[in-house]
Amino acid sequence: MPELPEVETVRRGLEAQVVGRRIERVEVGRERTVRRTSAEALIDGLTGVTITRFGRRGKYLIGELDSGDRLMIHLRMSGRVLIAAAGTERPPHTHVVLHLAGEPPQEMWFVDPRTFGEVVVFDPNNAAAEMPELAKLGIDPVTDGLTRAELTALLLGRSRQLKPLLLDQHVIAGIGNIYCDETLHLAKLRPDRLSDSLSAREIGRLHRAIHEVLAQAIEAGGSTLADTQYVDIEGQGGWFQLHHRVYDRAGQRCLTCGRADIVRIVTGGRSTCFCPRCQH
DNA sequence: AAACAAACCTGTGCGC
DNA sequence: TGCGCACAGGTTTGTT
Repeated sequence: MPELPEVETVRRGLEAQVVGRRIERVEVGRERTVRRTSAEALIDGLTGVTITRFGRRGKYLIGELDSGDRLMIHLRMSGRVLIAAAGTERPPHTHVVLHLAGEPPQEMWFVDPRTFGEVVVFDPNNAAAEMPELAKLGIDPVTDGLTRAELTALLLGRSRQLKPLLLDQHVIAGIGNIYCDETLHLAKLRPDRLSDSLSAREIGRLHRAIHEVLAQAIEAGGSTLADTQYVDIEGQGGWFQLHHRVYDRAGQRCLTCGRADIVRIVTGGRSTCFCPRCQH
C-alpha cells in the first residue's frame, strides 16, 4: 500500500519521535517479518542501540544505528509503523515491538497483516550481500532529485510502456500504483504509451507531473483509502485521496475534462485507471 | 529486452 | 446471514 509519500511521512515521524532514543528491549512475535535474518539477529542488533537518523530510498526506510549497523524497514502492501505509550494494547498482527527509553516510555510497533513487510538489521559494509536490492534501486525523485535530463535518458534508453516503466523500482524508486496513475493523468499521457515515443514537450510534462504529484502528496501526508490501512506513526491518516483524479475511479466521470468516463485496464499486472479523452 | 503470470499472505467487499 | 470469488498501496521469480 504505502508508496513514496506515505513512506516519507512515516520517515518524518520516526525522525521526530524515535531518533535519539535508546532501544531497551525488542520483541519479535512473528518470524516471517524477520525472515531475511532471524529474530535473534534483530534482537541482538537493536537491543541497547540508538537510531541516529532515519533516511529513505524509494519505499525503503533506512535507520542509522550508533552501533554502525543499519535498520531497514519495508512496509510492502500492508505494513504500518506506529508509536504508542508503553503497555498500550497492541493491534492484531503486531510482529515487532521496540521498547524506547525516555519519558514517557513508548513502544514502536511494526504491524503487518499480510506479512509481506520486512524488518532487518544489516551491516552497511556488507550491504551488497545482506541488502542487495538497495544497490539496484533507481533514482528517487525526492531523495536524489530527478532532473529532466535524467528522465529523458531513462525514457529514451528503452522502449517500454510508461506504466510498468514508472513502477519499476530499478528505474525510478518510490512511485507505486496510485501515484503512477495520478502522475500520468496530470501529464496527459496514456499508461500504455511507449517511453521512446515521447516528444521533448511530453517528457517535460511528465517530469513536472512526477515532482508535483509527489510533492503535493507528501504535503498531504499521503493517501489513506477507504480501508484506512495507511496511517502515520501516530495513527493519523493522510488526505491526498481527496485529490485523486483517476485512481480507483473507473466508470466515474473524469474530473479534469468532465466529458469522459475513467477507464480501467491492466498493465504490467496492475490495475490502471486513466481518462481516454485527456491522456494521449 | 519487455511483457506476462504466479507466488508470497490476510482481509474486505461484492454478488448470489 | 453465509459462501465464494475478486481484488488490494509491493516485489521477486520464472516463462514466453
